[in-house]
Amino acid sequence: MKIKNLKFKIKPRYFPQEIEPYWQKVWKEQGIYKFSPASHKASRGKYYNLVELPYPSGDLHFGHWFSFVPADAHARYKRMSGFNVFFPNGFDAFGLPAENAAIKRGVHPKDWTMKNIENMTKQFGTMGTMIDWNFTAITCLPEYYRWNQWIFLKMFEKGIAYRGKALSNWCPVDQTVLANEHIENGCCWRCGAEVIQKEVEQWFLKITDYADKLIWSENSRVVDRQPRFSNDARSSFPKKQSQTRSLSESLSSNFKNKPNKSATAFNSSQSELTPSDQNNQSSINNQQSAVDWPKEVREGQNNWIGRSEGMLLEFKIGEAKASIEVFTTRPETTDGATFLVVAPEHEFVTSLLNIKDKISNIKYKGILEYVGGAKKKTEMERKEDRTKSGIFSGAYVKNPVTGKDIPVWVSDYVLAGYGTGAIMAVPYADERDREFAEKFDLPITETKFNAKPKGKKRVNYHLRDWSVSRQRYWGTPIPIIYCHNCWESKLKIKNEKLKIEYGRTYIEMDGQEYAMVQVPLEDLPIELPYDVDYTPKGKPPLGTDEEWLNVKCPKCGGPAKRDAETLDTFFDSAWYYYRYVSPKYEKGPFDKLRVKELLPVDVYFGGAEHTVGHTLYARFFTKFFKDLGLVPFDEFASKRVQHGVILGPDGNRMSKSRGNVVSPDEVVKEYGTDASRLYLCFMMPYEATAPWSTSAISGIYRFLKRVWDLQYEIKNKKLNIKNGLSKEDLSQMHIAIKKVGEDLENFHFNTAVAALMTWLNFLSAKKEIAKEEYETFLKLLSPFAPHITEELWHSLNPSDNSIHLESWPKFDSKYLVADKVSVVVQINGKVRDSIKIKNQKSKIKSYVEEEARKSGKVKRYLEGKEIKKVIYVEGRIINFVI
RNA sequence: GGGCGAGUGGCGGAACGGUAUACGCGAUAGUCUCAAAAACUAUUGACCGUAAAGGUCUUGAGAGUUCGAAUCUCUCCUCGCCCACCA
Repeated sequence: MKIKNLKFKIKPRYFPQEIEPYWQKVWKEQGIYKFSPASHKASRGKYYNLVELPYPSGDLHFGHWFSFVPADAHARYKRMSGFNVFFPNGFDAFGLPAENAAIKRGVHPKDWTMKNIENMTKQFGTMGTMIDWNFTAITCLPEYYRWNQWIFLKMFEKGIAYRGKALSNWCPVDQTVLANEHIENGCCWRCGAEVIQKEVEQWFLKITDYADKLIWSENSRVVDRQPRFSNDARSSFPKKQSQTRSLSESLSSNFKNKPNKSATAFNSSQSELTPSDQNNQSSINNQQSAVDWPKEVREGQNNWIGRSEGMLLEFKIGEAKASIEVFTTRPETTDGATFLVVAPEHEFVTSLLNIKDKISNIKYKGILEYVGGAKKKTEMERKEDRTKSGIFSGAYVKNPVTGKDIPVWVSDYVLAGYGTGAIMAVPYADERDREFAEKFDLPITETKFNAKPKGKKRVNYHLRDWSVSRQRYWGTPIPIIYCHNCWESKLKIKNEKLKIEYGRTYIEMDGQEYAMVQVPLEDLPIELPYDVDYTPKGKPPLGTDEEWLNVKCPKCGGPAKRDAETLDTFFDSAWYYYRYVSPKYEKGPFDKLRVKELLPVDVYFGGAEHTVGHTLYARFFTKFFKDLGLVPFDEFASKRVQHGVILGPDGNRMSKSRGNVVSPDEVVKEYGTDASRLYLCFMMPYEATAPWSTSAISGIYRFLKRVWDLQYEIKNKKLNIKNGLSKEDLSQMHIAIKKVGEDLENFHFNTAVAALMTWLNFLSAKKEIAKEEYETFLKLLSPFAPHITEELWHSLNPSDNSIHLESWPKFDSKYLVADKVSVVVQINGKVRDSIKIKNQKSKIKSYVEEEARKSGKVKRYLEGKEIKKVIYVEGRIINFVI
């Protein structure tokens, strides 16, 4: 494709503000970044380059630039290397900020969001990326969330989506659940009432069903994110035992924590993943077997899932038939259990308070007070308060091993949501239990670690089921209808057994019984009504819209009610990268064939904050889709790359309240897009966190000006464009080609730019420069600075294609070696001299040794000394041990 | 408390068993200029040598392995991120 309408008048001064918008417009008109799914058959294969989709907060900030720009440079490099690169983007458009803004400023969440999307899309334009916006997803549009609802119904059918109860932040005055960010100092942000923890019924996704599948096994491919040292032992599995044990470990684990025998199970087979030179890159693409996620993510997720195997033990209450069930990972210590501790929310405590006449009044008050206090504690307060607190319940249970009666205590150091909400305390063996025992003067008896109590084996997870319903307006409506008539007519009788049997599709609300009826797939989407009072009113906003709420039951036609809650936005973002491949697809959430063609994602860029949130949910959805037969692979992304953070110039996180926000718009206005892009790539390693530096970007700007001036001089014949290249010229060029390419391949953007600077320093110092050098330089720079390179490319070759359609230059190893190598001479490991040796002769140790001995400095050190040993590393170093 | 990671010039960082401080910023001196900015040139880890030559030290602290360690091992210190009473 030829680019027409070229103006190639050479301007003496680099003026990015003029050329950048020009080329952005030309690229758009010419469609040079259009992705065609079919064309990868002719190329080296597809390459799905994905960046976490942004939330449309209003303005693009440097956080966005830092996620997208290096990712774009990588994508451009991949494209020039012959891959059919798919680089889409969209917006994660539902969520609380829109509602907050709406309440604060009186703008409708939808209008606010869509306006932000429009603005940010424009701002994306100035970033100069190769994103193809024909493939996109905006999650707040019915054409997208329709498929959220579809997926939700599939999950409901499979029993993955269910109604359950969990503790939530509750405002007793507003009668509503509160988000953490809506709690200020333990009080509701609107009415100021004290927030309590309350059991609230809500929708859950049974992610725990997939817990085992989500654990990264030791057998999964483990590669350092940036495999610089392919045969280095450091990239093998960690020797220290992490908190979460792997499956095999857990099976064989015992209380004494045997050393992990499988620690050395693998550490080889990495060479093929070492980034590739130009000839073997394609082999790792599109193969599910090569899953390469950073260690910190894999271990973070495994710890979060927290699989532990143990036992359920029953402790009988006195002589009664009732008992308290505890979960323990160390049943062999049961002989040392001297008391039980239950969570304040435990049903034993609740029932205790219901039969208050059986215990003394004072005691009852104390327990009631303690439980009430615990419920008031927000998560933050519990974190701050590290001293153990608790109260004796007045009850005793029988230790099943010793037969002794032991007291039952209530304490909030036991969590209601984990295990059974009750533990047996073994103060002899457990530090927390000992601390508690010492504080309340409870007995500590030795355990022999060989008790064998009777109980059921049980696997427990730290991971909880995912609560997905929200009492908010700006989200996906849940496609369930509650019908009283269906329940009555279907079952005719009220029968407790049936209720249990049909529990999954039966619900009680406000004293009424309902059947849960799915919205038929053909009725989707259930559109979010526009005119709704979304200010907090004691119930979910959609619950106030009677017209929308009351519907005919799709089953019986009788009066029924919609579910008034909306889905967590993490639901939206758990599968958007599937929608990207076929955004207009009508027959399902995505085109299965297209997905098979383009997924898994080859590289997924994003922030470290999503280690145990978003990326885990996305993996969960993928495994669910696989079970539905929608996708043929287990992992949605073959590689994950996490970036760091750009801080404000003062070293703090950029925030409006600190007044340290650097705006991309202004930096672009002053230095241009290319300088901003290059700066972000250059200033620090991609995964690092470092402050913005205004003076450093002016240095980058200087670099681009020098690139520009090189051209100016060529055109004015100040420099001759010669044809022949010296060996040194060739060597410098091929070193740069190799270094920049490998660094782009491995996400070492900063050193790639440094290599370009080094080569420019070399080129600038020369009297003459070759056209080949100049063109190669522009190509190597083009992924970072697409505008200036395009402009200069066309001023040199006015009728040519876009530089971005050129191929990546190839290096030839034969140019990488210089004529002479310098060999460092060491005496006992200390550098004393450096000698030049002809390349061919550097292979001969005796020759190098002889040359080294000739050096005056070396002579002085060797005089009168006995040489024990001479170590020679070819072409690098010679060490005399004396 | 747990997990993960990081400590290298004045600053961002490079090197990841083989010449530590690449590249950039900043700083100093010079050229140009009425002057400034910009640009260009030179110097720039510390110390001794007031110049040159030369030497000594230096990658958070200490030990170890090695002919050779910023890099590998151990102990300790500091900082960052994530999670947090997980039985």
